Amino acid sequence: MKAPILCWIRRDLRLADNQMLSAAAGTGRPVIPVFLLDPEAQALGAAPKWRLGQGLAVFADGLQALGSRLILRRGPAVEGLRALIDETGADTVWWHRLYDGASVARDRAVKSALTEAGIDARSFPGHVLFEPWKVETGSGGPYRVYSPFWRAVRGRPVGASLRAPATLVPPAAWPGSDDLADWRLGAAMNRGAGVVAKYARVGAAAAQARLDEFLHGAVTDYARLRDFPGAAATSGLSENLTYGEISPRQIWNAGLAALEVGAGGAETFLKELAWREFAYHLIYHFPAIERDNWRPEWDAFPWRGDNADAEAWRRGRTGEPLVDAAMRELLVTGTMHNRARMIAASYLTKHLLTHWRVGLDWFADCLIDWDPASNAMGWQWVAGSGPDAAPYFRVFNPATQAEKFDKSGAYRRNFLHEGQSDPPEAACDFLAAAPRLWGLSRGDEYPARRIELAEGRARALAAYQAGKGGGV
DNA sequence: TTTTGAGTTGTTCGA
DNA sequence: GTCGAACAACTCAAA
Repeated sequence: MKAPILCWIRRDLRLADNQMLSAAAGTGRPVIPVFLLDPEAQALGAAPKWRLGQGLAVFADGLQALGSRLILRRGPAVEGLRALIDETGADTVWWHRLYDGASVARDRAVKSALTEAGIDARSFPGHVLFEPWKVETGSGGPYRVYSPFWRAVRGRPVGASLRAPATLVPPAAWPGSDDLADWRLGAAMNRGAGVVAKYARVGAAAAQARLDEFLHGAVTDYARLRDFPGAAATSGLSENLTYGEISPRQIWNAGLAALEVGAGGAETFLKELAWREFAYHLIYHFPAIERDNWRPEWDAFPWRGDNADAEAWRRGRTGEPLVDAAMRELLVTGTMHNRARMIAASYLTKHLLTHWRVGLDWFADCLIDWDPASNAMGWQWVAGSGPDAAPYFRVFNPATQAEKFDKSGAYRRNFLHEGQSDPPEAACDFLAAAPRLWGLSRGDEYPARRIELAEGRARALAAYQAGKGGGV
């Protein structure tokens, strides 16, 4: 029998439009899909890690339907892959490329170690539409501004999406595998995984259903309504994109088709997907964007580290209803509406003068759609320290934003139980989760504002003004 | 090389 | 209530 191919699964939990699996199936050789719980995966935040476990379970079922399996191993990637090579006689290890600093470093080390050992170690594209090194400005080099990036990529061909392989040839003998349940990937979800689980839609089939529903419905009004947190106007696909339960190419092609038949909002939708591309473009070319100010002149800015205000922010108890609703949405559902993210982030970094990294870390712990590229770009954009960032004087006023984008109060009521005799389900879910985390109880009064909005705004602007003398 | 136009998402104030 | 200007300059990308 021919030597098997190890398909190293990472953020690509899908069978359709999976370039690695299709290539492997095309060889006719045995295929061994393997997921490694390596230090990088161990380092995931509570919610992303829990969500990973959900995704792995569904993906393993899908593989089984093709006569295959998902092998689970624990430990550093090089060791884990070497062990499997020894056990199975595999001479080939394939994977899909990732682009954040930690992944790039790990994959380089894996590639050189395996290549040195005579293994065919090869990576495939697929997690993004456009390889970051293939998008260059006229003078060469990466884009630092979104709009020209968008103009550069919008017309580029991405190729047709691939069908799922009909079958995957199993190896003569399957290597041993851990039991997913033993990994306890949800162990850190002390806020209650059951709460978030109600809102998650896991797996490739769910992702495809989401896409179809969106393109047959909400896409029409997407450009108009996507800014309203209370409207069900977005696709919700970020959760699935994160673990590759759907590929950006599947979404792009479907979006292009919708655009062709004149679906309003399709262009705006594609532009949002291009924002994700831009984030990956940035994190590949500037990996320090995850931890350091992208504009070093911001290093002198007097941001506060973690503090009591930030803790109130995390708990959804700042006394600012729209911000608190957003933070509770995050805790309960594992996601947050895009506009709410901007408002919550602006409030933390400007009104509360707290470093964007404090917020970035909390999002990384709570978001089931957590993505290293988008999270870093988003936080630095709001804070003002990032590429193509908001100007410093752009301070979101949560009250004004509420008036504009949640006029009816539906979004706030959905997540804030206080003052409601019969709160909606999501608000009750917060009540179920918060006591476990923080000892809060139903009877606790809604907190007073930590800072008046005008005062917070003035304080932020003054800090930025003062900082300018120091280089900002 | 120099120039030019443009740059996701806001708020406030005063006319 | 509505509207335009100010908020600050600077960097980026392309001509």
